[in-house]
Amino acid sequence: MSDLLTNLNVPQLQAVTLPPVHSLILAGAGSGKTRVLTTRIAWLMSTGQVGPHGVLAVTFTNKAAREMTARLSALVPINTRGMWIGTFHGLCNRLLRAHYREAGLPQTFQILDSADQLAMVKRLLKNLNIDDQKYPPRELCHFINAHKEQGVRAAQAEVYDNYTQKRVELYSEYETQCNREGVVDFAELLLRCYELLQRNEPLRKHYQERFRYILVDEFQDTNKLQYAWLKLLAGGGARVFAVGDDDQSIYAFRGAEVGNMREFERDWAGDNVIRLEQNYRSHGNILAAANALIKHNRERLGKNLWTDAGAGERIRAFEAYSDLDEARFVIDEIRELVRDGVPATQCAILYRSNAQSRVLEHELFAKGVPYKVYGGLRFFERQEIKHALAYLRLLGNADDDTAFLRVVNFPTRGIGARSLENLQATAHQINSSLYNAAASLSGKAGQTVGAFVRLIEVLRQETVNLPLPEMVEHVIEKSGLAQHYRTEKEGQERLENLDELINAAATFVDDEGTIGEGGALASFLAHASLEAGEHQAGEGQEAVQLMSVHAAKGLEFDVVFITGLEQGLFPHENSTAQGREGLEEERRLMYVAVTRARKRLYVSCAQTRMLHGQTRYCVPSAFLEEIPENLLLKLNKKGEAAAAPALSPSGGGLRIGQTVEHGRFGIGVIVASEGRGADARVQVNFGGSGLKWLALEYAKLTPV
DNA sequence: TGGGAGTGCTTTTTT
DNA sequence: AGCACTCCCA
Repeated sequence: MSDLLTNLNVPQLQAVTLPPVHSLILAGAGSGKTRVLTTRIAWLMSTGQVGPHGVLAVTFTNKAAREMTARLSALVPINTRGMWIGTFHGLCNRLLRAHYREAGLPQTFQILDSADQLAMVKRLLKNLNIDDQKYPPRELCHFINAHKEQGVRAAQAEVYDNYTQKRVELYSEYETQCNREGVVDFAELLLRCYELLQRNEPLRKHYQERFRYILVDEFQDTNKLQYAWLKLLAGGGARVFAVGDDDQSIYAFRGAEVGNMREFERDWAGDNVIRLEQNYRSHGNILAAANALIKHNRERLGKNLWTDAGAGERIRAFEAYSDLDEARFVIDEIRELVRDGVPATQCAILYRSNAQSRVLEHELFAKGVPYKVYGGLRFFERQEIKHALAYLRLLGNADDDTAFLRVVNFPTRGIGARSLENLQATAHQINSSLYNAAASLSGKAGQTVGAFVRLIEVLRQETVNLPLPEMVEHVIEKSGLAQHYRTEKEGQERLENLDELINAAATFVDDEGTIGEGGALASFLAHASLEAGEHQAGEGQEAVQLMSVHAAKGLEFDVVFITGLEQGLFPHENSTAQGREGLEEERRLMYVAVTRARKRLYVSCAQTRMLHGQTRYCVPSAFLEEIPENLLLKLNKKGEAAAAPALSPSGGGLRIGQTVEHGRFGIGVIVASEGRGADARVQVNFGGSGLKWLALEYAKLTPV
């Protein structure tokens, strides 16, 4: 037990061994957050303060949950399998499966992923004859999710105009349809679970008494509903240990409320706030840059990272002529680093938006440098996998209309839009699922759809006693999916993925051992929805890592390149349009990016960049100026330190930053430009006269 | 049924 | 530019 605590620094030790109180751990980047969290659990258990049974540990991603479980098993000799360690969604799913009846759900309820949800909303709009231009499905999904994440049902939704009135009605229709089909979306998992606990006193008491210690990871990312859920569970005297970093809150755009941290501090943690400020990851200059940047944010709980690792190198800054030029610079540097012995996997290229990866990929490919892009299509989101899962879903729950529509005519069985319209009309009339309505259909449609229903029935009979992997295999084969992809030109990879699905089922059965409520199939399908699977592509061992800054959170690399540091891109214009809060979130994003680097950090920008098919002229990001000059090493074209501190000049006579005079507006500075030739326009800041866009062909601008 | 042309969108993303 | 989606025709 004592060696659990060795090698912890003072604040870490304090946090791990806190008495039974609510506490907030402000854990800076690279300060040993996960270590503290897992050691806390291990310490509580090994000192006999709680059994594995009494701990609830919540994370946001499956990866984080897995890591926590793995590290915990390494610390204490217990079986972590039965412990309640998981994601918010995973734990809610577990609870709802255990109490499906009380929650008003069928035993085999299925989980809609975002794509399923969108399909469902589109179908709903179609059935109700609603103009999807006026009510864009995506926007409606967001509307519904945002309400659920605030804990607001359609019945309680605030209506302030006709448009919202309609949207609330659609929200209500959507709820009805989900209930009819026996499916829940991601937000519903949480809300349904919350309502269940709130409504059902014996159940609530049971869990409140059971969980004595509740630990939350990445607390800054919790939304209102998640916070309410935590408070509800902790209402019976459990102690909450919340770990987070307000400076790394980068998910406000999807409902995360940093304010939860302050509220938690005020209402629960009180004086029990511990700051972990010693950073074990980055060299001094990198940390100094991060600290200097984040100081510009007003809304902070306050924290200053330090390290005893030494200053290290300065931050390399490079201003390229174009995005292509920037890509070349980055890739040349990487090639040199790799030549000098830096593992390619330790080099990461980060960008604000995924579209930026293309130029970089192009250049990497051209130079023959292996690379891996994160953020692509995930395994369980592939069409062939979703098709196979849809068949399986129908075996488990025939009322699942989303699954029904996905495969009723795939592979094609001559069931066209006409037949399906009839079917949907019939289903609507008799208020039943599409599957059940098929029997009431007459004519040709009745025959073809009837044949599909019989296919499902036969599949169900044939597989009812098969173990899960064989069931999956049987369905892939007998549904006609396998045959379809065998004849398709580029179906080979899809076939391999389908084989992989059979393997995934086998692994799932092995790992899971005892299968929860609802049987192996339902559990496997839930698993498929909740854990979309790691991006499969390119398991290259020696590959350069490419990802968005968001995707990089929680990771670290020896060498990091932050690219595209230009006004409008990073900080992104859509965010800065949202005022100070938007800009502050962008700055936190930059902070996350900077703190990913261990030894060397590059920051770069380009003067021109292709965006949406046209060249944009760019101004260097304000964030570059927020890094103290003395921490920067400005590079010239060859990647060596430039003689003069100035960034490289652009080609033409007029350039960004140039002071000009205009006959009417007077003296101004060029801040942006776009288009070329006769279309070329520049944006000039005339101070008191404001910002103006001027066409170069007409406006007389004289350099001053 | 399926392919080709036309249209519109485009920040970040986990579950 | 590039992609997803819709629509229309063979």
